[in-house]
Amino acid sequence: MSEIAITLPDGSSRSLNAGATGADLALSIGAGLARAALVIEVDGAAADLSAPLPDGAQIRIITDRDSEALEHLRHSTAHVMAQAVLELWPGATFAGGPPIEDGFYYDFELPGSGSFADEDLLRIDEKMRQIISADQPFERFELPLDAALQLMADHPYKRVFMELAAAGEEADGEVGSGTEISFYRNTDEFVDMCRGPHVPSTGRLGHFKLTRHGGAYFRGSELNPMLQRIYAAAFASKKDLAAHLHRQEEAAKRDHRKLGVELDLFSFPEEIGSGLAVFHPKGGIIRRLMEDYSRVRHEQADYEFVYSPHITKSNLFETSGHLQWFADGMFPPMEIDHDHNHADSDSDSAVDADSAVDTGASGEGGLAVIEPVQGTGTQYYLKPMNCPFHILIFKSRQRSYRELPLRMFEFGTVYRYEKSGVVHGLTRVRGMTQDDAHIFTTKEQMGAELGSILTFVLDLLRDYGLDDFYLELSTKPEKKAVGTDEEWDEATEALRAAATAMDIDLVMDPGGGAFYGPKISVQARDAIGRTWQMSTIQVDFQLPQRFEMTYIGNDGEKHRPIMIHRALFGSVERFFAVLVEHYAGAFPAWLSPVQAKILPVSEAHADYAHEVAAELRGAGFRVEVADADETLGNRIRRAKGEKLPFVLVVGESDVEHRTVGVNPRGNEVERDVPLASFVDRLAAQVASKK
RNA sequence: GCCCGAGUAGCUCAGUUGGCAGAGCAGCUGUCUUGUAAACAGCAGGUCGUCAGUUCAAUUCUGACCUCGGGCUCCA
Repeated sequence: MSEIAITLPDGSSRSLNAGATGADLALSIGAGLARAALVIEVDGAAADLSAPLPDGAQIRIITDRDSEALEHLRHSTAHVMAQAVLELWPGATFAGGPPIEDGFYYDFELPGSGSFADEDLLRIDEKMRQIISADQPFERFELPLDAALQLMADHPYKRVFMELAAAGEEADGEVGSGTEISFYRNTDEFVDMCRGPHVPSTGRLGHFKLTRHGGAYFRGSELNPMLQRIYAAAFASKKDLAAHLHRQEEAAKRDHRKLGVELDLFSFPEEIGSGLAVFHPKGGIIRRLMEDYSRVRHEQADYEFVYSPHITKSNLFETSGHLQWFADGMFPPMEIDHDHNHADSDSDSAVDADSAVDTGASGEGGLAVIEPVQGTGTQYYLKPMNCPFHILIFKSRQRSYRELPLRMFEFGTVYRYEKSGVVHGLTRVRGMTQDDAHIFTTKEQMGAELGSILTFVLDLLRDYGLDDFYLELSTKPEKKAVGTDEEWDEATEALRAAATAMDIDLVMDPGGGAFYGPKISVQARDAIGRTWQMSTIQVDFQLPQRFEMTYIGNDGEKHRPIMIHRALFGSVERFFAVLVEHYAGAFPAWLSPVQAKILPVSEAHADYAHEVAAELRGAGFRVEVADADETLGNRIRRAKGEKLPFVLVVGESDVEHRTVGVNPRGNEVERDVPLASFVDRLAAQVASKK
């Protein structure tokens, strides 16, 4: 029998009998390794342990200690879930089931367009554990396309994947790239089409939890049927799974919607409408501080402040292209009926105005009914974006190259008609305020301006406590886009150059740009590692053309400016939500609605408590006093629940020595702190923005 | 918009197989006057999301709508 030679990662080589598999190799190294081995890498490509090893290959054995193993454990567990569901629901079919971050999902179609109930997850879990106990092997086999299609005769979605792959199209990773279609057989009853590899047998799995279920369009398109998806978390060990579930619980505690109620920051009264928030006084303080500081920084960065109305005639959004490209995202128009009075009466308008007042005041049935007149009025729209208004400010007079870059800033409130299923707390609303700016530059200035904007953005975000970023570059959308490829390329390259100069990770988002131009978005990681899309910076050649914007260059000729759109917070509402979750409601002193709460030990110390409060207020701090009509312990508990930076307790000795007892958030209690030194300390903390 | 689920007091949640709705916390009033995370007593608080339908009777059953939650799509 001939032999083959393989090389291991440490550079050593081994000889094995021809036809030897990864499992044989692992066993030849050690029984422990053989037990731990899950899959192998053959020349860098993952493969089954049961696959015969090619001569001369570089082999790496993957165990559950290797990070790559997780993907395979999750993928294999997904197969077990599919087997369980298909056994429990005869007649069900399945589509795709990939590993994802923290786990996996699988899409199913249940007989009779059924869907999963919460309790079903328990049944499926139980069945999965039976399959795992049975330690079924994952046996790979391959078939030519026509035989494969026949094998999956009852599973139309699998056939779609095969046909896509056969046509050379993207098949969502469900089918391998070879000419043969690969399958894995667990039992005679259960075979799943899969590119593999898989762990050797189901017995190697088990640290998973089915977490959620919901609808999901086949291949992510709303034109396709809706399938039923089950999500699960899966890890290599019980400990890792428990840690993940714990992290989820901790994240849930930070949910800004929950903290918004608990800390009395904002609400969404049903009477107003979905996705429309009101900010309560405490939330209002935070929001005002966020905005105030932003204004100061923008002023320093040479932005000019402008204001614009919330509604406009439709012409403006026709010119801008919004009605052509963005109408789905806009509230329907209001019809303002200019012609009504004329239709009613041919007399002159002065008489009309008088008679209208008379009718309203004296009519027996109340106000006169105004009949709608079709098609003769003017349509007004709530604005979904601020850009056209700023353009009109630019165009209000002739502009010189000496004025550029011209930076216009506005906290501009916009309204977008978000689909009913997507509204979500403050992160996805229908009315929001953008910290919006539009910068008009010459082509030559654009690159430098983009660089300074990015620096400005990152600096400002750091002041709000976010300091872990990456950048995303979104390019031309395939369907909805205006402008030539050349313009898009030029704008995209300018953004790319600015981004790469930042020394921060840059990831591509192909086709993710707005209809009028490419964008860079700044993604920030919060205190528990979640990423949020914050700022966006977009280059726009289109709107200056559509609005025929010009400036006079130093050559005396008219030139077209370039426009840069940017928002740092994204929206004030979303940024507010991110800060709530980032700080878990425990805002740093500079943003905290109440920086210190003063608790007199008893009524005898009330005067001094109010004196302390007055002094702190005089020093510019936000404080409250909790009078002694409850026990001190209870007042402390309640104050702590408000997540304030400081609780101050003042009693007999404090009155005597003009001191305070300081109970700082997250630290030990300190007694007999001189009031003056506490003032300095709080001032320093506020100034540091920590 | 689509698939699922849920709406009971300010908050968190019980409950009614159709017969006048309950707790804890919060609120109010009183007593207590407190040195670092829950003093005591009393009072008040709900068209049981909205509107229809079935019924002698609907918070409970049916339907539509509204709002919220999870998922898809979309997005600042």
